[in-house]
Amino acid sequence: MPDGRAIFRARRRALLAWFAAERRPWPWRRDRDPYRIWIAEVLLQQTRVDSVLGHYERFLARFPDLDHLARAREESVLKVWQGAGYYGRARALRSAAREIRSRLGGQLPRRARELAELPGFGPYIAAAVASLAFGERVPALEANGVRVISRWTRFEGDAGRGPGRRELARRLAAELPRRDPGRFQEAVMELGERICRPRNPLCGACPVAAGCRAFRELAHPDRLPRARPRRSQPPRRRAAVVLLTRGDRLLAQRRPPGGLLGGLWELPGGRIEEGESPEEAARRELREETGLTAGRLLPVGIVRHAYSHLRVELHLFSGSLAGVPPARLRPHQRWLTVDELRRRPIPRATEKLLDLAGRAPAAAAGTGPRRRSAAAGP
DNA sequence: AACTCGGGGAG
DNA sequence: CTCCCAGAGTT
Repeated sequence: MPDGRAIFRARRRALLAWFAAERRPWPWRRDRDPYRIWIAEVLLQQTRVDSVLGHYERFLARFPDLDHLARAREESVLKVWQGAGYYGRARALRSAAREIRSRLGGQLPRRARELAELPGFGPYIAAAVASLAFGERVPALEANGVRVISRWTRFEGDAGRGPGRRELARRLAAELPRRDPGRFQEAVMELGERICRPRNPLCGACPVAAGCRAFRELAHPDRLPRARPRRSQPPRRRAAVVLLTRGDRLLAQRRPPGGLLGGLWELPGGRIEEGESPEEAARRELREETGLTAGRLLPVGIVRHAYSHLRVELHLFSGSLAGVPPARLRPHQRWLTVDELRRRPIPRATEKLLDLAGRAPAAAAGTGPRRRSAAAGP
């Protein structure tokens, strides 16, 4: 049974009045610059606002407009993206910027349908840019909207998958006002973030409670939307990593583009096989990945790092090259100083490994903080 | 339709 | 610990 027209007006009025008073001044709300909104939407993908703010300011400072982004090297985009995760987004962002500059005269398309043709623009971001920046009346459905609309309209289906998702998009579209639909959608998102939260929603403080079917009709409004099925247990992987030094440099390699942490730099290493010690794995991985052999390997420590779907335990060893230096490295490998490596895009786990090595200068000679006596000795 | 793809913060 | 986040691309 669809809601009547009056309920739409009531929700709209209550929500927009609340938003007018409570709207937070995020930097991407300073104006309606489509570029700034676009960058924010991409950074906010699967990421909370608080985590994005720093990355956003850094990105805008380095790439203030589309032209700067389109002219940048991929590696410098990745470097600015470092720590934000989902690094494929950074490559898609740059690709889209180049396409907009070369094919579209440097202006973002104004319609969601056209935006959706560009790399990195899925249904949500295309609709979000079209509606927030250009005022198109098209539903931009993301996690907050799924939750808010599920509760307002008491949607009991599977909100995560195709048919349920499409139904929610239709219901969101029905809520959109003719006047400034983008503002309304921002209000839905902010309500979902601050009031209509996944757990412990603040229904007592919700401006739309009177128009919310879950609140009026259910003992537990927070049971909607229906929880998706449990994800499988994350495997715990162990890996060995080698800090191989040669003079004041260490061996680093760039990961292949496209996959996990694509295009980022890291230390050589890999999985510890069944029945293998971490040190044996370190030696084997070093040989397989580089063709090089280390002398004695000293254990430096263990770094733990959690990804969304797996946790890893990284055993770090340090050692130096045995025998004569190789004539040449493989194309994706370099001898770099610690500072040089830190200037390239590296994953958080590699940052942790370098920090660990820096705190253990005895076991990792040449990688610790420079000591005055050694650096400026007689 | 199911998988992959990071990192961080709340509870 | 678990859950979840202004999702998109690939298979």
